[in-house]
Order: sequence, then C-alpha cells, then structure tokens
Amino acid sequence: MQLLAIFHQLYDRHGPQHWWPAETPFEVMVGAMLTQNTAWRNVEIAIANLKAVGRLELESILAMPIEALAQAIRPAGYFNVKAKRLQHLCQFLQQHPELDQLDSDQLRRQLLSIHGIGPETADDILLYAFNRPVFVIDAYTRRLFSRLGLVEADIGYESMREEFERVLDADPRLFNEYHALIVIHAKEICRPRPMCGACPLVQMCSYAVTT
DNA sequence: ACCCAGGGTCATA
DNA sequence: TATGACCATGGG
Repeated sequence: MQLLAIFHQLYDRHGPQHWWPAETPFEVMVGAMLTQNTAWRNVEIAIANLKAVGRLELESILAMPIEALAQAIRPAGYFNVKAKRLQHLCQFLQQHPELDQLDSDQLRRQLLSIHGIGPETADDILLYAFNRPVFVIDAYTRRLFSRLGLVEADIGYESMREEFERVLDADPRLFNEYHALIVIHAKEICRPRPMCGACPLVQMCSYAVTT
C-alpha cells in the first residue's frame, strides 16, 4: 500500500487542514462525541450554543441540568443520548486526572470504557486531544481506500487501523493531517455517489472502481 | 420524498 | 459474531 504517496497527493490537492477545529482539548472531546453520525455543520451550532449558555468547560457541563444540556446540543441530533454521553465523559475526566500520564494503549482502553465512546471517537480523542500517533478510521477512510481497491469494503475497524499504523511512521502530525485530508477529500470529491466527470484525482474519486 | 452526515449501544439469534 | 432497531437534527 502506497499510503505515503496518497497522502502527498491529497496534501498537494487540498493543502493543510489545521485540525481539530477547537480551542481546547476538552472542546475536541465534546466535538468528537457530538459529531457521531452527524454533520459537522450541526455540531458547530451545538458547540456555539454551549459556549453561549455556560462556557465550554467540564464543570459547567456537569452542573447543567440534563434537559438544558440536551436543549443546547439539540442541533447536533440524538440530543438526549448525547447529553448523557457528555456527562459520562465529564464525570470520567473529573475522576481520572492525569490521563496524559498513560501510554496510548492504556489511554485507549480507558476511553473505550466510557459509555458512549467507541473506537472512532476514542481515536479522535487520542489523536486530536492527546496528540498520540493513532490513525483514525471512519466511513470516509473506508470508502476512499476500498474504492481505490486497497482494502476490502467490509474491513473491520481494528484491522484497518493496525494496517495503517504498521505501514506509516508513528507521527501524530502525519496522522493528524492525513485523516483531515481524507475527510475533506471525501466530502468534496470521493462522494457516496458519482459526481461530475472532471476530477483532478481521477483514480481517487472514480465511482467505477468499486461498483 | 428520499439520502446523507467526521457512531455507538442494546437486544436478539 | 453478526445483523437490526434505535437514537434525531439539518442540508442537498
């Protein structure tokens, strides 16, 4: 797999993405939960609401009544579920200071033990809040690389992550930029359905590759 | 009226 | 282990 060559193609096409779009590591974690199966545009509204209502901090989210929290994040969808998940996350963070002392594997296990945090959200947090060299796999990543014929369409999360981390240098800056580029590229070009005919990266957006 | 979006949990077989 | 139901808003 020529993963590094693909990275450079994406970088040349789209440029640096400066992820994660957040002011603090805590905001990264909140955004990672809110964006579960949800358009980022809607998450931005929810985060703006949180900042307007009570400041985006652990204590104020815990102090907020669950109903008020749910109303604030309403635009992000699944608001009842996500309100509970946010408070679970905050309780965990409050009870486990010094998380940054753990190595990446231990930290990953801790994050996965939190109700509402699955593999992708955990890896978002590891990479973008804790700056750990963890490659985030998501639907975009699977779609792009399966369409390129480099992985099976139904490849599991862990096996795909391990493959990427085995081939690439464990560089958090690389992983940060790579995942962001995959997301941007998939939104603009590697769509669920075919789009226009003229695309600078013919191979990377061809719909015919998979179907 | 569909389909999609920077997923995860839970019940069932 | 592997599906399916469920959660819910907003834009194309």
